[in-house]
Amino acid sequence: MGGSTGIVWFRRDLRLADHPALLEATARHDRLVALFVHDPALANPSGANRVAYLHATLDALDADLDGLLVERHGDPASVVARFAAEVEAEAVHVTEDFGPYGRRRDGEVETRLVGDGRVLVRTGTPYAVAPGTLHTKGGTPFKVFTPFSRAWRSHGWPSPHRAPRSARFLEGIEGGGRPKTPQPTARTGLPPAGERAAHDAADAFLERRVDGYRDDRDRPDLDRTSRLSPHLKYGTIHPRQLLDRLGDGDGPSTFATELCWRDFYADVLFHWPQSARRNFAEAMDGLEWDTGKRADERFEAWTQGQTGYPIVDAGMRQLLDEGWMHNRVRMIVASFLVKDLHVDWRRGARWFLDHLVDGDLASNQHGWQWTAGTGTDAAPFFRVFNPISQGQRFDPDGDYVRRYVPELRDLDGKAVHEPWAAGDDLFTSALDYPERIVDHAAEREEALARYGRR
DNA sequence: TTTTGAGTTGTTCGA
DNA sequence: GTCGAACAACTCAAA
Repeated sequence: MGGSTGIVWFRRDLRLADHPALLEATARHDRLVALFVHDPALANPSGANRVAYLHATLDALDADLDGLLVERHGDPASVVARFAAEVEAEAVHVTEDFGPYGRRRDGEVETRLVGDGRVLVRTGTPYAVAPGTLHTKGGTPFKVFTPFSRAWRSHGWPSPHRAPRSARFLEGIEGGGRPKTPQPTARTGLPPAGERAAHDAADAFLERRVDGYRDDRDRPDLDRTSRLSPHLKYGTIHPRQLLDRLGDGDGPSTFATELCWRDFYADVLFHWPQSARRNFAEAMDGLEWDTGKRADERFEAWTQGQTGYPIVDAGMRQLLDEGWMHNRVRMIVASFLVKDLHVDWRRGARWFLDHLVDGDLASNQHGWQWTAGTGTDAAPFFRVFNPISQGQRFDPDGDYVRRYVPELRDLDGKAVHEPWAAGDDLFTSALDYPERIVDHAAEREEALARYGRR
């Protein structure tokens, strides 16, 4: 068999359109092999929603490849090298991974490949602007979002590339390496997966919701967010495919800013990989967190949506039900865990990663650090979310709370945000609803005192 | 080098 | 009901 064979190793780029690494591989080789490696190091068993969603996405990619996606299981350093030898590939093509684990893993894979006389070719990035690209005028990485966003917008990004027309994938290679699909904890099922679903979601958002996005995105009772986060997580759509279609106006501009936040946090994590686990602001290392039995019980109540604060419980139950939570509510529940329950942000961040289908290390950890005041934001420490006023402001009719907290279904309108203020005889179902586990006003003062002391 | 303006997403209080 | 000020001090980015 003449000509050369190249492997396209898919990771967080599970699409065929606008895929620079696939285009590069197509241009360089006569035959391609599409590979996905299930890495045991990434298969956190409690991340069942994410893994199940990944498997659904792989099913869609495999269908788009006419069943020619090859799945293997094991440590990528040995699996990829062995596979390359098996199919006698010249090169392995990937989209560059900028995460702390991915960089280390790819370095090891590259070492093995090079030892065998092959190459690892990195083309493209999951971001509009690759991490490590933008710098201040002083040549240092950005630590503040707004200047980063100015540089990001003026840097720009390439137009989307077309899908390759001539890619030929090899048939008859043994696959079957997929581990058992875990049972999702999400009772309502997972969002639609795959490249076509991504474009359907993008169409629906860009045609109907983006113009009102600036004002409506904070309303968890309405379905007005993009719903694109799981697709961006797995690369079934690339951000430049979205940016390319954005028109003018406040809504599109606000959405572009959200995509910029994604790039910013990836850039921060690229330059400070330890910030996934440690406070970005070391000055906050002295902050006191609650531990022990009482903190464990409160954390448990938070995870199960049993805190007695309706907007918090609705959000946490939405996470359990759907593997997804509206972003406004993510901030509210995060603030509650950190500022009202005084539990370390890392425990909350871990719970989110274990349950979100869109759980992304950079955005998740830095979003939590923003809430905790330990991150890149200037974080005035008196910024403590009030779960009642946030609920009244962003869920003004109470529809969001009633959707996820059925015990409160008999309370009308925004009264649902303060069930303790309703008369006992006005409803009976709410008797099943828990008492508030803490007093917000008191815990707010406690949080302020701790931030003042650290 | 020094200076200056600015920093996603809030709450509370008092007028 | 609405509205503006106060809530600290610090670090970053650029001039």
